[in-house]
Order: sequence, then C-alpha cells, then structure tokens
Amino acid sequence: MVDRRGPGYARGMLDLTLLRDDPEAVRASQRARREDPDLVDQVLAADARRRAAIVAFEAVRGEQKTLGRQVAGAQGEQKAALLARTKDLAVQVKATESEQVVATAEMTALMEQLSNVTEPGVPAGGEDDYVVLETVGEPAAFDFAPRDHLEIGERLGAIDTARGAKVSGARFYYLTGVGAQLQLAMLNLAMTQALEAGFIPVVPPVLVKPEAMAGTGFLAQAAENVYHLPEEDLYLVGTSEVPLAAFHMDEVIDAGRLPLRYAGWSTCFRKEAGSYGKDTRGILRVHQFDKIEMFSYVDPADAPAEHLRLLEWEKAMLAKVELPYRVIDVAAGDLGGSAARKYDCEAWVPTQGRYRELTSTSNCTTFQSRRLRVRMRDAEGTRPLATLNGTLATTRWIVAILENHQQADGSVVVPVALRPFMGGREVLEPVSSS
RNA sequence: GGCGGGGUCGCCUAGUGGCCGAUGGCAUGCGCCUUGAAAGCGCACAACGGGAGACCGUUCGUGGGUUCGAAUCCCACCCCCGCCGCCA
Repeated sequence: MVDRRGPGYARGMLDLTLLRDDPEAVRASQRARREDPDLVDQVLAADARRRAAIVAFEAVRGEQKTLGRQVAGAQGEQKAALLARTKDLAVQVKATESEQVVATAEMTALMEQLSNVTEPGVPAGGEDDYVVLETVGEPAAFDFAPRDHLEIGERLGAIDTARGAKVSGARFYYLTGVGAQLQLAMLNLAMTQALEAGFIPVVPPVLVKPEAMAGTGFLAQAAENVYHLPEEDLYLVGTSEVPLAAFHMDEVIDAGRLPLRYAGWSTCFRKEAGSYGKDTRGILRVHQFDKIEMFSYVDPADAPAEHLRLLEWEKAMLAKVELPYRVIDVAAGDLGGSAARKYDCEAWVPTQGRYRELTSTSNCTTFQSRRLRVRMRDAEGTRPLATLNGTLATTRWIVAILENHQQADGSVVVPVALRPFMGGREVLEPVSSS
C-alpha cells in the first residue's frame, strides 16, 4: 500500500516550492540558526529520489488498472493470458510501491529536521545576540533591601515550595491564599482583555496525541522538555499553543473568517531538562504553571502585522500590572524550530538585577499549518495559512509583580487593574507563619 | 471494562470482489426563464499530488493481509452512538 497520506502529505511538511526555487534562502536561514545548511541539499536529493519512485510506481499502477478492466470483460483463453500478464505486473507494483514508501519516509524524516525559514531582519547569532527594541518604565529604586519573590510569597502565605517539593518534588509549588487569588485575578484580567480584543476564549485539553505535538514542532529540538505518557502515547502540553494549533487540524478555513483568534487558558507542563541548578529558587522555573495564550490563524501576507498586534496586546497587559520591561528581538539561533521570528517581553526582577522573560510571541508562518494540514481558501485557491502565538499572562508574572510592588514592611501593593479581580484589595499583607 | 450498532465526496445516503472515484437527494456555483425573487429547467460540483495541457496517480475511519484485481473478504487498532458494570 502506498503511504495513505500520499506525496501531498510529504509536500505539506514545509514549503517545498521555496526549497526547490530558492534553496539558498533556506541554507542561509539554517546558517543563521547555527543549524546544518547541508540538510537542504539532502532534502532536495531525497525529494528527487521520491519523485522518481512515484513516477515509476504510477506507470506500472496505471498499466495494472487498465489490464484489470480488460480481465473483467475477457473470457477463456484470452482471460488466462491477461491474468498471466497482470500477475507479473502485480510483482512490479509491489516493488515500486515499497520503493516509493521508503523514499517518502526518508524525505519526511529529513524534512522534519529542517527548521522554519527565518523572517528577514531577524538578528543573527545565539542566545546573547538579541536586539533590544525598546525599554518601557523605570526599575523602581528601593530605599530598603528588596526581598526576593519567594521570601515575600512565604511571608504573604502565597507560595509554598517546601510542601510542593514534599508532595511532587523539585520545581513544584503550591499557590495558597493570596497567591492563588493573585494568579486567578491575573489570568482573569488577561482573559478579559483578550475577550475585549475579540479573541475566542478556550479551555483546551492538555494531553494531546503525538500528531499534535509533532505538528506544532515540539518533538524536534524541544522534545527533551516534553512529558510523555507511554502507556497511552499522549503528551502533556507545555503551552496551549499545541491544542489551539491542532484545533483546526485537517480543516480548510474560509478566508473570510480570518483572522481567527483564540485565547487559551491552560496548565502547562515542562520537564526543564538541561536547566539543572538554574533558577532553582522559588517559582521562576517550574514543571507546572498556568498560562493565558493568544493564538492567531491569519493570511500569510498579514502575519508580520499580526505578530506586532500580538506584541501590543502583551505590552498592554504588562502595563496593567505596572511592570518595567524591555522588548527584545530574539536572535535566529535562539528561535524555536517552528518560529520565523520571536519577540520576548522581559520584566525587571529587582533581586536579580536583570530582565527575565514574561512573554514570548512567535510568527510560525506556514510551518505549523503545513504539518497539521490547516489551510485557508479564497479566490486564489486553497493553501496553508500562517499561525502565530503570544503569551498574555503566566504564573511567572507573580515573581515580577511581588518583587516590583513590594514595600519595606513586606507587604505588596496590588496593581490597580488587578484590584477588581481581587475583591477590591489594594495591599497584600504578611501573615503569621503556619 | 462487557455487549450491540455504526464510520462512504460540505450534510444525508446507495453500493457485498472487476465497466466503482464510487448512486441518489440536500446544499453550493453558473446559465436560461422572471420587473426582481422564488419555483422550474440545463450544466457544474470531494480532496490531494504530478503535468502547460490532454491526462495520470492516491485517498471509501487507520494500519496490515488475501487476490491478477478490494469501498466490498480477513485481522488488528481508533473514533462515534446505545445499553450494562465500575468510579472520581
């Protein structure tokens, strides 16, 4: 049997047309990412083998079908003669078919290693080669020694990492009392903003099939950070981007419905492999957290503009919680495999004396939609669309909120926009320890 | 978890081994008719890949098997519906 998804599936994995027409653009992108540019030529070679195999298969298959029709109408000796010929053909069909399947599998395997092509203007280099686009607000000057978020959280009865470790292990925590309240208030504020902007609110599944995980690009370089349940072959999502992208898997969306925007509320799970010893204190880097995620399906031509809109919504949310932050244009080598460009908003964390990532918005162009077979249809036909995502609020924000709004007595001023979501409360006061 | 029913072109549906890529209806598009609309009539109408095109190939839940040939027969799995059991 031919791969039932057919050669069309393979083609959908990435923009083969771009690869064939302008392989140098893809090589350049690979180099900028510090990934293997020779992969491009390997894919092209595999593609040529695959196409030749398909041609060979289709030729014998066509002949087999034609003869088959003649067999149906033949009688006696004539039929016997036709059967002899067609038996021989059957062997050839099986042989060329398996060649075709193997060639397609080889090309698919190679293509899955290829990252998205970066957008023009993305800074070259690695993790430290980002470009600061703007800095908003001033880090507060404290006339006392600021406490870190865990100390503040413990005094408020808001964060309990000791019991988190007791029950679940390192990098787990309990949010209690005003801590739990603060998270719910923040997520509700974020969801309210998203609703006002026209997003469709979604509470998605957080366990997904391999297809959804692979389709969004999380089983490539990021695979080591993904929890897997082998017995059910399901993955725990690290972001609701995954179920939101797979929401329209295998669908064709009328162009008139675009842009289509969803706001997902979900718990997120990350193994944080390779970060041993990094950010071990408090809840800055944890295995489980909650997040409101914006997700857009748009016409590819509109993707860069939508990317900036997502960034504006993130900035609006950061303004509401009154945090000083900066916006960076992430360098090519630090992009995920599915992103063509990524902007991060990083908030000032006083006790660390540096900016830490609170939001991240990626333009994935057609990378995810090709893999998940999400397409748009307009007068010009049916083709892949672009997907983009961006953070609107996460548990990590609590770190920055507590530290930036703390007062000498250990209390924390609640940002004005959050107060309606916390029963009008203006200040969080320390409680006696339990 | 057990038993029963079912998954076919946007929706519903026919099809039990070859002239089946697949019947019919609805919906949709174009045209005729009409002052306009409806009705009526005619034509078109699944997706994907390759090709300038004629055309060729793939796909009837998924994967495998039998056969010269599978929507149709066999096996496994998935999903949906109903009933029973168990349980947060």
